[in-house]
Amino acid sequence: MATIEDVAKLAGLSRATVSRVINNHPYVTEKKKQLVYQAMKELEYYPNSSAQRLRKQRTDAIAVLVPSLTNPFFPFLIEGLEMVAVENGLQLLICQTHHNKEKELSFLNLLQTKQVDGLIFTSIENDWETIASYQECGPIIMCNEYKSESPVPVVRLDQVKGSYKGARHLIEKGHKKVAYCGGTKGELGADRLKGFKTAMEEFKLDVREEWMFRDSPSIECGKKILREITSMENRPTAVFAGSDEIGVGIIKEAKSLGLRIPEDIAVIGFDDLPIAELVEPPLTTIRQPIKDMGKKTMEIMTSMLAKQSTNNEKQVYELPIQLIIRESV
Amino acid sequence: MATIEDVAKLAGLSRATVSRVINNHPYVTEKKKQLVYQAMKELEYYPNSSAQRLRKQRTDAIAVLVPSLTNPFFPFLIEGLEMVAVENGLQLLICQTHHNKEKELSFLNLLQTKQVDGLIFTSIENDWETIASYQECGPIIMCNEYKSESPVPVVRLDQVKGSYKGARHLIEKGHKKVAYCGGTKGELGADRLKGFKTAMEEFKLDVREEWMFRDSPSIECGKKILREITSMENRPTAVFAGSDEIGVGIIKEAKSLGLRIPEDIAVIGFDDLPIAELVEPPLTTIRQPIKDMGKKTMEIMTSMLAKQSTNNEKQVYELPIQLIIRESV
DNA sequence: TTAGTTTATGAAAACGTTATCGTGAATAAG
DNA sequence: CTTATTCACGATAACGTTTTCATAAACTAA
Repeated sequence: MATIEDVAKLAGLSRATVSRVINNHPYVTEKKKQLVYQAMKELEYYPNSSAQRLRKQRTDAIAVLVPSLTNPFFPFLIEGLEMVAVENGLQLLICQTHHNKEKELSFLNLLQTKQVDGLIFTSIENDWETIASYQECGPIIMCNEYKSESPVPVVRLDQVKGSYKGARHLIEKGHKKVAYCGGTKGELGADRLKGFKTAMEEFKLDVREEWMFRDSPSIECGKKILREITSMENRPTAVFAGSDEIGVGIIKEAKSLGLRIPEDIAVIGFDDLPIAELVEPPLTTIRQPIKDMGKKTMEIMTSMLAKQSTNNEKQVYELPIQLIIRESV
Repeated sequence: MATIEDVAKLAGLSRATVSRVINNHPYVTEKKKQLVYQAMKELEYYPNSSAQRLRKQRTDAIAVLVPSLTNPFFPFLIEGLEMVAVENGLQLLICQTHHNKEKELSFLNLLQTKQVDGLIFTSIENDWETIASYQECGPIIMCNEYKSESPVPVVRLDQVKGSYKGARHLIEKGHKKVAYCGGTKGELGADRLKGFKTAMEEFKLDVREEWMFRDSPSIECGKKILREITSMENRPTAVFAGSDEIGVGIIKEAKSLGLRIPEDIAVIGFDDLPIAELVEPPLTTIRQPIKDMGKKTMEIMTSMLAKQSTNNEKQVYELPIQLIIRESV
């Protein structure tokens, strides 16, 4: 492989001049520029990234931590992140944590070893205490999931309001016995639950413990939840699902057991992924502006990188959330 | 940030010895090892990746080119790739080409600039001629999509056989008028079409040009296709869909127009993604062992990296394909 | 003219590692 | 008691860039 030295020799110039041409620095005569280009072409020269990164002390790469790519929510989020990233010449390093604390930490290590300039959490497994120290290695942003104790910029939705809207919709359709499912580990999950409870309490409705499900967001879990519900003596008439995947699983299993939706059991989802529209009946759900979250997040990242701020000033960007009424409620 | 030099000084040793400890080289006394560990801890030292990569002439990173992550096929494929990658200490660089030739080339550039040691195509936009020269920069493998003129290892399915099976299933269910949809740009698409045609010809059935659709694999396209079909005077009674997404789109739209499936129109998909099971009625489809393809591919990659072979011996690994009968045919 | 800028280049010093080589000391082999 | 071998370490030279710094030439202003 050709190096900058080879190019310099062939062009009859110094490494410095070649470097200046590569990086579009001023003060190089057109003539020599052409000489360099020609030599680069002839030798099929491409600068070695590791050397550049080492010297420049910059990688122009950002790590994006997602729990899993098979949950379609995250590919959409990445779509948004990527749009702004490419505009700014940034490379994305997509890292799947699979909800694993150790993996998450190993990805934080990318920041310490200077493999990336910044890092974005879209979900978070460890305590903030554990993560805090990594801040000095570069900008960290939270997108989607959040921790109130974290002194970093956050791009998120008002989950409380979102789930309140959803719950209220169920209630206004006449449901008094409503089950809830959704993770409650993170703060996001907790807030969703909060919004749900607020609506229920406002209408003086019971939030019964046996109607609470804290499973992970997957179709399988949705199916399981429905089976549990049908086996109950005192059954809820509606389910508030913490994700479209769960909602879809519930609908699917309900139908295979011969239940009608929404007559026998109503379901509301969360996210508004393509599958929401696909099931029969289509899932009423709470839409998150996923792509916009991604874009906004990356905009903040680029501005932080530009002003070199390993920002630990907390800023919260809240995006709007919207109820999409279809036929499952 | 602390460097290896700082660690060496604090431990009262040379950089060389510290490096030996970091890389688990033999011939370091336990005593000094401990000194080094202690110093590293005290200084919160982490080796600079760029420096390591530059010096070692190795990145332990592999680029994976996918068209898009929002097509769930690829996250599953990545799942398989990743499993084997982490076992071997390799990092995955996931690159979305969005079916764009220029982007694809820009990702190939990762190989030239030594940002990755090898590269995996799961789809391919450019001619092989254009790509060929990149081979000397490191091992290239094709997974899923393939080009017969490419002298690199290929992990794939027998697409001809797969679509033959599917088409035959439709025919055996009594369908004589069968529409086909699926991309025909790549060789994979061409082979699928070939299998389809083989079955049709075997049963002396017409492959009518107006029943051929060459759209991209998305739910929207499926919907569009169905609308076109319903507007025809001479309608097919069954559709061979080139992907589950298309199949699902067709089913969805058919139902919203009041058509019964499979009575009014039968549909068969390809891939066996989770959505296939979700629609009503569940989609009969041709299952690809996606994860296994990923695993096999990464195994080949690691072995190529191990024996330093910028392999240009063609080897074809064909994985089994299976018809999953549900209710849409 | 002369002094002061701007322009154009190269030499050499970083950036932070690891690999090679050399050199003793310790151990083993005869 | 030599003479090989193995072991344990440090100096130093890479790896391939970019960024000073120095210098000279070419303009500009007086």
